[in-house]
Amino acid sequence: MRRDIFQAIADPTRRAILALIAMQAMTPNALAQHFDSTRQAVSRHLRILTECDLLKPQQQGREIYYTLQPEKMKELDQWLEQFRKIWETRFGKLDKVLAQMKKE
Amino acid sequence: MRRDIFQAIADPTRRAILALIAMQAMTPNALAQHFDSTRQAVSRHLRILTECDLLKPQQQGREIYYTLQPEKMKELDQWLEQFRKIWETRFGKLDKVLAQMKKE
DNA sequence: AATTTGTGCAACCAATCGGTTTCATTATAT
DNA sequence: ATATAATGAAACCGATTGGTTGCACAAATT
Repeated sequence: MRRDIFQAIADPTRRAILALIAMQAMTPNALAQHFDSTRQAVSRHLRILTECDLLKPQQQGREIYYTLQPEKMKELDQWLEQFRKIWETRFGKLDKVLAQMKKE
Repeated sequence: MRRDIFQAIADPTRRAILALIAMQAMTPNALAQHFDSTRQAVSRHLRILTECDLLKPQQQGREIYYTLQPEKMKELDQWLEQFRKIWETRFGKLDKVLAQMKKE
């Protein structure tokens, strides 16, 4: 199954899950309480997020704490890079862009 | 119809379209030549990207040039902000984060 | 040992997605 | 005026999505 970050964050529930876990590692049960859907549905989202390495499960007794893998988020940031120059140029921050180009 | 940037960039073809248009405004026909699928399929992607304001069509005679709306891309960058602090902290760039927090 | 709790997985289902083919419309060229 | 070119829109289709229910299993509690 092809899983990539872009597809992973396309779903609003998954983005909410990421935001919650970003603040604190959480178990599926604890997470599910924040949403209207069933625990199983949340669990499935967790599987998808884990499959593309945005989350990492950490077993602790019979509970599983899901933690964020920030490095993976960075990939999104890197993809954005190609557009960042454009919007900074158009917003008059040309100097900033030129400084960056000099560095490279 | 629920159209948001996250859903828009979930599709790899649409990301490719964005990357191409980021470099130069293009017409549907010109774009379609870069892909295997039909012009109509590309046209549909353009509609989706336009509906969520990532692109803006500019009629010019019987051709339509699609241009990037970088401000919209910025929204993605803003969403990433909540995670940026985390990954910078974990990558040992704590000083940078603290400086940012001081500014706010 | 028996029960409860936390979890994942599979089967099913309606809705959506991305593609195709066909058709309508408007602008340019002959 | 007629033909061609550039484009969008609709109808259809198979694949995928996100949700549900039901079940299985291991860890904790009684």
